[in-house]
This record gives sequence, C-alpha cells and structure tokens, in this order.
Amino acid sequence: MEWENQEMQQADEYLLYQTQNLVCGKVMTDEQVEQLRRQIVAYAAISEQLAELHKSISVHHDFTGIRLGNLYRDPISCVGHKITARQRWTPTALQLQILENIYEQGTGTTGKQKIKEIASELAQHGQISETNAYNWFQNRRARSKRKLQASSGSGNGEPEARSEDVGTKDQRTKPVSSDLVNNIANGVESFYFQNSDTGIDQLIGKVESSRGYDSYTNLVEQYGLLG
Amino acid sequence: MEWENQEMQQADEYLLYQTQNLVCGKVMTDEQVEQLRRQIVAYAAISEQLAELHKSISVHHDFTGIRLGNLYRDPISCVGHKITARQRWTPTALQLQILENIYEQGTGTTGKQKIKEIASELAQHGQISETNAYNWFQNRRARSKRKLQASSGSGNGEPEARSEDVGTKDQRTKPVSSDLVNNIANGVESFYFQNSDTGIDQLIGKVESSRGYDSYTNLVEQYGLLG
DNA sequence: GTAATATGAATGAAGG
DNA sequence: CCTTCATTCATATTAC
Repeated sequence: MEWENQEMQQADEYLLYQTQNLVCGKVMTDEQVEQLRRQIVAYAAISEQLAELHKSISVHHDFTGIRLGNLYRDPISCVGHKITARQRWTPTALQLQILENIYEQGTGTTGKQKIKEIASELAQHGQISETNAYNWFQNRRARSKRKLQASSGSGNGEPEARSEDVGTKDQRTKPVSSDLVNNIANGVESFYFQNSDTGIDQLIGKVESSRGYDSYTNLVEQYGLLG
Repeated sequence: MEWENQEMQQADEYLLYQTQNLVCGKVMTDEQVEQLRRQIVAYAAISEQLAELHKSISVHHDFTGIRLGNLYRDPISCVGHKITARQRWTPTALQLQILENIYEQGTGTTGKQKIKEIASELAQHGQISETNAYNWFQNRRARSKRKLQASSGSGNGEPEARSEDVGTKDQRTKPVSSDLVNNIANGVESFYFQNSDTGIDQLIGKVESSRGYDSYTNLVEQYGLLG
C-alpha cells in the first residue's frame, strides 16, 4: 500500500534512469543489482560470523604481536589440518569464485589445455586436480542447462512452499546485530582507494576491458573475489 | 544504526516493487557506486582475513570432526542452492501414496520420460515439479539401499547412528552436539537468508561513521593498516 | 528448549 | 554430452 502510486513512481524511476544515465549514473540490470546485493549481504554475514567466532576463541589465546596479514597465507580450505574429513573434493570459496567467473565468461572452458591452466591457477588457492575442475564445469553446464529447461517448461512447474506454510511464519527478519558489521565496514575504509574510473562492472565480474591496475583492483584480484 | 524490522520490511517492499516493475534497470549515482565498492572490498578483505585467522586458530583447537568446509563457502556462489531452500516441496499424502506405489512396482522409474509422466499425474493431486519427482525417486532409492546395507551389515540390532551415517567409513564426522563452531555455517546461511530481502538502498545507506568500536574492532583496524 | 530424525535438495563424481 | 549414484547440506518435524 506504500506504493499505491506505483505507476507514478515507475515513471519517476524511468525518468531518473534516463537522466542519470545520460549524466552521471551507472545503470545496472536487476540481475546485477541482485548479485551485488547478495554479495554484500553474504560478506557481511561471513564477516560477522567469523568475527564472533574469533572473538570467542581469542579469549583463550594471546595474539600479541601476530601479524595477521601474512601469517597464514594458505588458501582457505579444509585441507591442511584435521578438519579435513571429506573424501570428496569441494572447492574453496576462492576457487568457487574463480570458477564461476570463468564460467560466466563462457569461453571454451572445455579444452583440455584450458582445464589444465585453470586447475593450476586454482591450485594456488587450495587442493584441486584437473579432474575436479573438469567435473565442475561439466556439472555446472549440465545443471545450468537443466534448470533453464525446467523453468521454461511449464507455468506450474515452479516448486512452491506448502500451501499451509505460506504466510504463517513471516517473522524471518530476526534481529541480527549489525553493529559489528557496521564497525567492520567503517574500520576498514583504509582498504579503499580512490580510483573512480573503476567501473561497477568490475565488481560484478563482467569485465572485459582490463585497465591499469590500481590498488583497488589489486586487492580484488588478490582475494580472487570478483575479477 | 540498527536496522529496525520495520525499515527492513519497508525495504523489502520497495525492492520488490522495483524488481517487479522497473524493467529498465536500476540507476545508481556515482557516489552510491563508490560506496558499494568500498563496502564490497572491505567485506571481501575482512572475510578473507578473518577466515584465515580463524583457520590458523583452529589449529590450536580441537575441532576434530567438525566440518567447516561450508563455513568458508561463499553463499553467493552457491547459485540456485540455498536461495530456494525455504520453499521446499513436500508431497501431499496422496502424492506420497502414488509415489510409493510406483516405487514398489520397481519398474523403470528412472527414465526421464517416465518422470515427466509421473509428475504430470501427480500434479493433479497437488503442487509438484518434475525435479521434485526426480529427487524423490533419487532419495528413495538411495535411502532404501542404504538402509538395506545397514541392516545386512550387522546381524545385531545395534543402535545405529543417524541414518545418513550408516555405511561410510571412519573418517566421518560424528555429530558434535554443542559447539560454537558447529553452528557458524548455519548461522551464515540463515543470516543470508533472512536478510536476502533487504533492499540495496539500505545497504548503501548503511555506511556511516559511527565509531562505536568494540574490542574486536581493533582487529579490523589492524587490517586496515595492513591494507 | 534440545537433540534426534526425516527428507527435499545440492553436488562431486562415475558410467555410458 | 547425458544420466545416475553417493554423499552431504539444511531444515522441518518429532521425541525427549
């Protein structure tokens, strides 16, 4: 009901879109916005959870004098200590990110040589074999395709929640302590640098043109997140 | 700085409105883009650093058997995975009966065509998609098989572990009851879920210079310095 | 409430 | 490439 004058606002939005697009605005597709949104929220969540975890653990340890930046350069993975309990390979977060990026660029990832390259690149971020990479792309393609098929197939095909469950449990906005995340975000602004030429596209990962590396892109690249 | 529920819901509606009605894309000012950039980079860096920090810490702790793999998994990259999780299909009683019947007859329930038929038949008795049917048979087969294995493996009525633990070798993780770490992964997920409807505007507008540093934020500052 | 279980779905891998 | 399996994840439900 807040948006009963929907159409007006829509028009406004459109005007805004046009204006800003022409002048100074960046236009993002809804998909891009969605992706960005998810990314931010996810990082926020991870940050918060890890922070909490660390906080609780650090009570029992003295980290005085430990340099956090370079002590543990090992890529994030469950490999390397006894956490390892799985036989099946699972991509680390970094690896996954890279894989997704490569996949999105859609280049011929099927080539054997290409796989080799990718695998060796990914090996820097954790345990991986060429077969793993190969399988990943294979599955990714197949499942992406299947999902597409399924969604286009029928109008009623979309699985929905049980009719009984709908609308009964709506209180999913549980109070999450966002203060910590806020502080984190604020405290780290020194991570940020000021090259405004870097487009938003780079953040989303659809970069085609690689420009000069500034600190920011270096950072992004270093963490293998989006570039 | 706390997000009020009301605000969040409001943001939800707004985002919904935008997503559904704004066809042409979302416009962001340069400033907003800028801020987004900061936030993503900051979160990315923090997430990574914290993850590594935690990993190193966990060496000194005995987390035996706790699988942390998913903790480090970027929810973003789990495309189509968790996002749809909250609308899980459940067969109606009638559907279930039919499914069981078909399964018992044991005939080629596997064919893709067969699945299609079954699904369309079941659709007369309630919501269902082909994928649902497919999964059902998949799970039914697997679990039936596993149960069979378990019962044949040991002649005694030994109390078994969780049904899913049966039949695997030892490197498995035992269900650890109450550990902080145990819930981290879930926590991340649910955070992500519960907040995935939060509007991006809120995220953008969230960065303000509130320096309410808690003890932990010192860490963050260290990161900042290292950057 | 907490722990155990049931179960839909995701996913790495194998077979064709 | 496709299908299928084995395992794992996440959550709803149930039992205590």
